[in-house]
Amino acid sequence: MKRHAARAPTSASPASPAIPTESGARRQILNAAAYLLRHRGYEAATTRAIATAVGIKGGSIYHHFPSKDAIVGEVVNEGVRVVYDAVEKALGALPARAKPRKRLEAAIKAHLLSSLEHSNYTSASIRAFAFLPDSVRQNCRIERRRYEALWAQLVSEFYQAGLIDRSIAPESIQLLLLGALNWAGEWYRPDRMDIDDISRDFAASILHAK
Amino acid sequence: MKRHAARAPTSASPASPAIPTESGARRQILNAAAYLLRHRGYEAATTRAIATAVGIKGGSIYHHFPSKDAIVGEVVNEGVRVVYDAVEKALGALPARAKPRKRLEAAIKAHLLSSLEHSNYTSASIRAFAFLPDSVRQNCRIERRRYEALWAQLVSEFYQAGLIDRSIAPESIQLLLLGALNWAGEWYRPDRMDIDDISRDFAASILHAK
DNA sequence: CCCTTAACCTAACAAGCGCTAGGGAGTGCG
DNA sequence: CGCACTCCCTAGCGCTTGTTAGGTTAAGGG
Repeated sequence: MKRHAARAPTSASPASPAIPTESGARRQILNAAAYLLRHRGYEAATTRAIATAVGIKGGSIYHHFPSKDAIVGEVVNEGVRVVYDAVEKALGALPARAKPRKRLEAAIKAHLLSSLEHSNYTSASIRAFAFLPDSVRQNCRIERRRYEALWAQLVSEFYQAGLIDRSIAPESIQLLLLGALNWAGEWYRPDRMDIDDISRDFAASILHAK
Repeated sequence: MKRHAARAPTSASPASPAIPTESGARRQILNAAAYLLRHRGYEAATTRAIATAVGIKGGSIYHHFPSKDAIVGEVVNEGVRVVYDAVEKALGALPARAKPRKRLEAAIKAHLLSSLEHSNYTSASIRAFAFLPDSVRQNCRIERRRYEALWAQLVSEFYQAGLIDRSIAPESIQLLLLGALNWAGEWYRPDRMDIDDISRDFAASILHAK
């Protein structure tokens, strides 16, 4: 029952770390927390469950983090950051003169992929957010607002392109769209659905290309 | 099985009970549980918190219910039933030849009113559902399927009326719509928004009346 | 008047929670 | 070597959870 060695065979992962002082164990703890938050919620993501998933004992968590909420806060924040980056990157990867419809489709797909397939962090911040302690929620308000602003910008493009009826408030479009996307975790089943199809349908539903 | 006023000065509640064998205390417990489930989630809705809200002590809950999950199960089931009835009633109240657009608007408004304003039961079954114990979730699957079928029926009307592009899958429309509606509890603030406006915008977004 | 019953209480149980104090093994450095 | 430091452990604190056993009160019917 040896355990030392900091068990990082993946020390060659990113040689250029965004956060250099981050040990492998820290990342593993965040990963486990994100998984539990996504699938079981805040209260079920206990410090002992997180520790067990990583292969350490409950108390050892506190060598890496000062509190449970610090872990949760970091997970939720990173979740928003990840989906922001995904959407921004997807939009940037499009040809400069891509049609608005394609841009919407790409943004939707990026959000869905991030929250359904790629990132437990993103799904955690969406699914578990509602009943998080207030302190944790406040902690990621700026990040969330930033993400909403990204979508507000996108929506305004469609209005300017005349693809949305001007009698409809832009806020409504954004609530409709982001609501549907954030709820996707409740019905999505990986083997029975195709994110490309869904993205195309969602985009086509919103944009009235006449 | 008589209801003789326990310590309930509200014994004059509804003289026409949908469930006649139901005492006032039972209903109060369900109300308190629905409120806590909606606003704080499953784990925070403790038996003691529910009891305190009703004005009794924690142990006394078990005179009325066999377990916490029995309470939660009843709340969630009733929540779905309530929103089903609300939507069905709203549709039925429309003139026989009401336009599809008006029908969608009415259904959306009924769902939003039920989940945002009228019923803690409905909002509880939407918001808290994700992380409920499996046993409780299974328990209301039929009810939920029934509600989804109601919307599937409605959506099919719009296709037949030619108001939705046939290249879009009906399932996608339903997921988009119900997702947005179910997510509404996360952004709605009673004093800053008008449900009529939102309903109109949502309906107009989906239906491409050319 | 007694007896039953509903409605509620108190007190406690085992289990689980977040968290901490204190210790021990390993590593790097002087 | 000794010292500091990292990483993890054990043991346990105080608290809360769902739940139960057993007792108390008051009302209603015979």
